[in-house]
Amino acid sequence: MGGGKAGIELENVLRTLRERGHRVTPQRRAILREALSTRGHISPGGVARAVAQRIPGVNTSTVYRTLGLLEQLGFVSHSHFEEGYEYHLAGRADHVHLVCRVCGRDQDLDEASTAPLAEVVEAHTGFIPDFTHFAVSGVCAECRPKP
Amino acid sequence: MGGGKAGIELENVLRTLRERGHRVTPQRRAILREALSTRGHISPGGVARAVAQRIPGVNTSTVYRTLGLLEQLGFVSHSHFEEGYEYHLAGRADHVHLVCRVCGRDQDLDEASTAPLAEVVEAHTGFIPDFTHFAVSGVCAECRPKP
DNA sequence: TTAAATGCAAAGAGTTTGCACTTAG
DNA sequence: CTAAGTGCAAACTCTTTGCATTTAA
Repeated sequence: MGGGKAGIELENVLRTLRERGHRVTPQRRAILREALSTRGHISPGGVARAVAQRIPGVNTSTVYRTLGLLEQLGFVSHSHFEEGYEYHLAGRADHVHLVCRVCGRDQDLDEASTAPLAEVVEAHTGFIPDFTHFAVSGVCAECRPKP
Repeated sequence: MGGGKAGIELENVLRTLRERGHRVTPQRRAILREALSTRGHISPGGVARAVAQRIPGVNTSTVYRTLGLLEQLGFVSHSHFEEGYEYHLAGRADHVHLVCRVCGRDQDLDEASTAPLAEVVEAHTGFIPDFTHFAVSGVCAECRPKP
């Protein structure tokens, strides 16, 4: 028991860190807390800002190093957007991000719609696509010209 | 007549520039030459380096400004990759870039395969996707585990 | 002639690195 | 105790901006 419903829980991460010879510092706890609690995605700078409110003085380089470590360990991943990249929980039903180039809104494409996309690409090319690593640009239903 | 088969030709671009009150400078010619001749995609830095061999001393800021202008005018577009963005000719059958996260190879997905993808997304969400603006990450046929 | 473009130098974001000091285990 | 982690300052890459000078038209 813990609280979270699925996926990655704080306890597991801490245990894994220790098992692999890494240390659990207050800074890492704070960064972790931020990364695990973020529902969507967050940039390294965003994490740094959020953490700073909790533990003033946490250095940017520590944030970058910790996020990198968490990614290596497979707890978080990053995705690319127009203005850089952001981290999100790994696994997490891996959303495809549909970003409207007109209004900027970011909507998720559900798993049911994503699967057929991957199948088409794979069938035609043998390439197994991961549509979650880069956002998908386009025009959303509201912004598209209406008849 | 000119030489190129389709799409954007130097003469047209120069004409459009002048028509809109822009000027045709040697620097712009060189940058343009580079942009139009690139078959694939090229970063601003890459353009700067290429141009420098032809006209030494062309400033980086000029390259950025010119590429920005060409994009505004619709002659080039940019796409995002793992390590930043690159410019390519606009239109140009708009390739989808499939980038292997193992070997790094970048293969193109043909129009025939792209169309159904867009249809699925549009049918499910009303969002009209442009799969060319961001690359698609994944594992290519050669790098995927074989049975 | 004159508005547009260039070069230059400086400024900014974002990210990384080396190293001495601190600290978790 | 001691190897791992942190803070700090510097360095780097990429990109933008302000301004004086140059130049296409």
